[in-house]
Amino acid sequence: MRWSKTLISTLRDDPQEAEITSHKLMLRAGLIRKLAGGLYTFTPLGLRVLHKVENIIREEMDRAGAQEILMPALQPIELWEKSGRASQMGSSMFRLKDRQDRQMVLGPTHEEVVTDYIMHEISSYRQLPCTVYQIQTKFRDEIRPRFGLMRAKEFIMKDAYSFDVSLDAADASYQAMFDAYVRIFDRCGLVAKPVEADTGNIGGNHSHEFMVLAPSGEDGILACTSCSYAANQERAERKVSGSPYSTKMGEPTEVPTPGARTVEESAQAVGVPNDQIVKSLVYLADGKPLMAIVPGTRELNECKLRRILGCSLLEMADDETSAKYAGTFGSIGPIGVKIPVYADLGLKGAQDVVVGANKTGFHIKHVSLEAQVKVAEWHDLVTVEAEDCCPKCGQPLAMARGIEVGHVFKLGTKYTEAFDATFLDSEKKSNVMVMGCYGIGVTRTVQAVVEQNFDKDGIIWPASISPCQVALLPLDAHKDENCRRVSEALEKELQANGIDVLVDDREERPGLKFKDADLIGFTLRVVVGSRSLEKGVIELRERKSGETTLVPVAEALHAIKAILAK
RNA sequence: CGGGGUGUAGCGCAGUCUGGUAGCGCGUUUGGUUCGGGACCAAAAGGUCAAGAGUUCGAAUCUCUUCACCCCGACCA
Repeated sequence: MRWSKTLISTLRDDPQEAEITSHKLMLRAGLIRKLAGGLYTFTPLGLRVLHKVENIIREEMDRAGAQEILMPALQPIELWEKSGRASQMGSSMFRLKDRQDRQMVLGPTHEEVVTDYIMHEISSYRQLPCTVYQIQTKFRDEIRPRFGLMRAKEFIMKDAYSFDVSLDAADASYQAMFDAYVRIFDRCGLVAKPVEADTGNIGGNHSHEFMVLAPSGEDGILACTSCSYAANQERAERKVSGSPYSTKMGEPTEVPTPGARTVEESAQAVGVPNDQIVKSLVYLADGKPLMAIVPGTRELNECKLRRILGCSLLEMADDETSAKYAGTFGSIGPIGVKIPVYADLGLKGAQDVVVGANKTGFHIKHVSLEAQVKVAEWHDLVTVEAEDCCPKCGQPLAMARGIEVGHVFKLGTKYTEAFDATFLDSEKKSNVMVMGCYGIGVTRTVQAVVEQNFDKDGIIWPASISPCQVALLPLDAHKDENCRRVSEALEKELQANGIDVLVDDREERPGLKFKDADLIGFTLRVVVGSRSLEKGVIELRERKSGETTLVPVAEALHAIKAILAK
């Protein structure tokens, strides 16, 4: 590959549109170019990286026994109505109509399509287990695309789906994918931490996300400082021991709190610290009303509540609906309400708290929850924060940010039941297949590698996915015959040995070539200059360590191979 | 969808407050001198100043509308 014949252009300045380092570097190094918000072109160099990641994924999927297929991105809406996700994912799906006026969608994921495919192919337990995968463009009408490839409207995903005869068998398929993911991210030079995760609108009851730790990550991760527990903040649980609330009691007393809407305002009006207020929230779970109460300084975690309730749609009630069940829309509280009250464990045993009086402009202080509130169920309901206690070992949890590069789910029979995807077992009985699904954001993974591997000079690619393993820089080729000859011979030698090499054959000054090579981040830079050739050597420089070695021309190939094998 | 910010040459920016017909750096083209960490000199190409409407003798600049992009939020009594 010759630089002068390849579309490569680097930028000296940070593009104004980019905020995080990896996005800036991808643009500056000329790996991607923006078409519009959330839409990017991969340049020849960027595409090489993408292909290398894809190939690693293919190798590991194949090794894990999965078979590659390719499904349509364009899909009839009927499939989505069948699974019930047409309305659930509705707003994030791109919809369009064909000339027959048929409603179509651009696939944001493929559980429906793959279930339809597999149910027609598989009818016997003898054909199971079966895992298929594809690497394909997905479309999602994101609320807010951002950070370049991190959250785009169109992106490349590897999605795999497993089908099994039973839950136990499905566990094995899940584990095989989990193990493959560990290998994939490792081979891409990424440190990706598996954490327990919420299943969102994909469904199922058990999942892990693979997180790349980075301050720019969009997800919060809670990890135990002592044991191996780690979970997405959406999912994370905490151990609660003892009540932080005073046991001193006065008589329950109504206090005027005019206009107080927030915890802070209420606490101030009553004259107590924020954490003595009990926050009361009215929700509709698939239309059924309930009240959730949590400590005033904590946030209710809707993901957790939804999981506890087992509902598909959970929404906070508007003022009018709250008033219908609590008698008022300000100052609501759990005393005497006719709807079930779900209380956070942090309130258990609370003896002296403040709640809304269900009377506009009033709160009640010195309330004993145990005595005065009929709690339907106690659960861990709040969003876990750093310093909360690990649910497994009780030690403090620490908080970090993460980029989700992969997600594995045990789906159970959510889709196979909806589609009636069955097989005959050895006793000629019909059973519903048990499913799992497994995604890797391929384009996001590329950028996550950059986010984790850079320095002040640019990107530092791991050898496994560097756009080219070697950047060969002849410094004086246009005027030094010997330099050109050595360089061309080495280029051929490398190619013959399966090492991909980019030759910077531009008539540019050395400094500029060095800067560009560092910015793009080729794993190994090989310099052929007349100065060192006079001594019969060429220079090898590792991008990551900056370590430079001079080797005789004849030994160059051997030395390059040794460095790349590291 | 709400809030904030930004739109001027391929990229990064100044000029806008105080209206007078567009500039700097990088990049590009040509010539020359250079040549181991983003060289220098000279010449040149490249812009309906996001779009539309208005005010004005005159608008990048003032007013209104629209659009695009970026950031924050979209849930807390």
